[in-house]
Amino acid sequence: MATTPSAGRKPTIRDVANVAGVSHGTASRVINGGKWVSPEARDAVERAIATTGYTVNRHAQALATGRANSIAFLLTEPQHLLFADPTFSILLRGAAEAAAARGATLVLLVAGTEAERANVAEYVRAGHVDGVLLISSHEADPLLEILIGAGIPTVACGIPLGHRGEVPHVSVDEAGSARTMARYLRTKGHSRIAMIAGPRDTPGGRYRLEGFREALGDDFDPELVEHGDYTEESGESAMERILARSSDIDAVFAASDLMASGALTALRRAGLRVPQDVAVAGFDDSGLAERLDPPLTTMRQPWDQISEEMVTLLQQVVGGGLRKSITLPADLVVRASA
Amino acid sequence: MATTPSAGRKPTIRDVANVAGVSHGTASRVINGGKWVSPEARDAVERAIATTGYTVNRHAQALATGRANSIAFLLTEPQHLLFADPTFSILLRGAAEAAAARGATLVLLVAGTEAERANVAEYVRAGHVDGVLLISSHEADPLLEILIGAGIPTVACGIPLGHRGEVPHVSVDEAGSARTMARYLRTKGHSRIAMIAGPRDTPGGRYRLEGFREALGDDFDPELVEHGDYTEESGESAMERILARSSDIDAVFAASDLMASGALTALRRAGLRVPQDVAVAGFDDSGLAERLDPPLTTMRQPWDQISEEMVTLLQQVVGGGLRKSITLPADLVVRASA
DNA sequence: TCAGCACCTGAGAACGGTCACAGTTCTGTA
DNA sequence: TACAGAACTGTGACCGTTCTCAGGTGCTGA
Repeated sequence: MATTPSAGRKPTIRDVANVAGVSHGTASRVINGGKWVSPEARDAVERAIATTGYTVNRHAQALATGRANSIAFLLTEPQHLLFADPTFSILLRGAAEAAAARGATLVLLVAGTEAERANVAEYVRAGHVDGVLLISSHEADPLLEILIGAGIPTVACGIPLGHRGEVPHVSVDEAGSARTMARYLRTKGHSRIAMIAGPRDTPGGRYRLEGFREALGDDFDPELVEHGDYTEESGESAMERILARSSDIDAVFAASDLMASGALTALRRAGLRVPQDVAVAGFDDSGLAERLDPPLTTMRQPWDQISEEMVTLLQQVVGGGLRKSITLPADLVVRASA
Repeated sequence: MATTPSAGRKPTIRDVANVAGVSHGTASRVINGGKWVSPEARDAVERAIATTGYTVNRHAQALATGRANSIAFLLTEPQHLLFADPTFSILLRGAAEAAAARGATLVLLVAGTEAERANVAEYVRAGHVDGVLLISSHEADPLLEILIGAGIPTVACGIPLGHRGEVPHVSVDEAGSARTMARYLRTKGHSRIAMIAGPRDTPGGRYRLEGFREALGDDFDPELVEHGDYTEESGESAMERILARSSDIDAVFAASDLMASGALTALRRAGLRVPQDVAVAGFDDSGLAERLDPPLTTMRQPWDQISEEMVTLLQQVVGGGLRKSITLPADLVVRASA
């Protein structure tokens, strides 16, 4: 006779099997959608699952299969960037939802300090997660070396400088997007276009500037380029340095909305009107853009798609599938600032 | 003879035991810092751990102990709030670090849509995490009912309206902080002080207004109160509504920095100077405050302490300890705006 | 001399899944 | 009629821990 599904404990697969009148092996096959199970058995097990309220124990499952069914969202940026940049929250939320939709769990790992880096390395190396979404933009991130060395399935957000070919990544078409914006500014009649670029050791800092230079061709003037670190403050001071050198600019392209916001502040202080005296364009469309005064013309990164593709790609890499990289287009969003 | 620690596989506790020349039981005792193990055995095991590079398999551990050693950071706010409000990122990061420091894993759960809510409920109920940090401010959050009903260890961020006594929480002293700010504005000579309060169904919306009213006493004028939803836009429109009714105000206290920022915009548009014509104060000190023009006088929430205490408290609840709540003080930060 | 105790140890059974394998029935074909 | 193979099912080993329990020491005190 089938034993009763036992008192207080959470129901196990054996309880389900007992209720359904089959073996736990068959129950497992039903649960995993396996072939070679009769319709009757399937029905009985499914009913038993419903009546017992069974849910799989992921730890037991992970132990048996050797797969954790969870992925890490690994942040290696210094503290102040996460605070200031809405970009990270958007990506994080998107990744959490994409992971959840695939039945995977997203764990958040922060490696700001040296000690945290060591902890994270050990955690990941121990196989507690199946793979890692690396949210790091700087070249030669020591953690990336560790991940590669340990053979951890990794997908980077943005082109990982220095490891371009080795690590699959999902990225916006940096150079192409910058060309699009530069051309747009030119068609609007601007000719003295400055650029507030990102840090030289980040893909955004490097390739957006490259695209900008290409689109401007002979009109490109290195005097009109300054680098920031994507923060508002850095955009403000970069703008000031540019204005100090050349007062004849008629447009600025910033490599992030946050830096564009800083530029707006600097221009206002200099008594210049936007867009009448100087047009301003940003990059990201992170939500800040439309709230600025004037609302910012910018390149919209396809955030949802990026996080979605990162999770998909990571699952492919984890599953041993092909290791490709994905480049997504950004859209020009025209608002009042340029 | 002890078997060799085997080829490709990751070392297990039995490998460690073999290398150390003890049983896996003894190895387990050493690892868990248990009593009743001889110094020699301890040494041998510790050396063996070092040479084999052993790390515990958390899934096996979780299966054996029935404890997941991980906690959830559960977001139930609608999408746009997470994007706009830096508060969440700060809390999240703090919680991740606090959890990591205690050897626990933080998983991010997002319950924005109805479908996600169901998934999250099932996930949590299945015992995949030991407990939940609930980041939700609105009254009668359906998820909170579920958590309480299922007996899931839960710690709320902010006073959970409607369940104040039932759910342990970590919160800033809402009313007291508001009193502090209101008194400060009065000592600066302001007498017609408006308030942009938060939503009525959030603790910040309710108790900050309460403290404000208490501090003002007979001078409190309900005409000067408007409610927003903590976003910048809502602060801007609330400010406009107040100005439309009463043009004689000389100060505004907003229940969030974001709303204060919106108020700044509305005041500027109305041709009023800050702080000369109208003083403006915020709440949170979320990083935005010091970047505003003029920099914002605000109440600083002790973010690091809040996330730290939430994790500590949750671990106590999980461990069956006492279920207290914690109220932390906020500090007045004086900048140029008031 | 030996019971009693404190200290230490190893064997082996859980924990809740998956999976390989062997066994049973059923169908179709020589 | 025999038999191959497909379709289905149950058994039991295994994943890597923890934890209980039954000892084995060596020391103390009667």
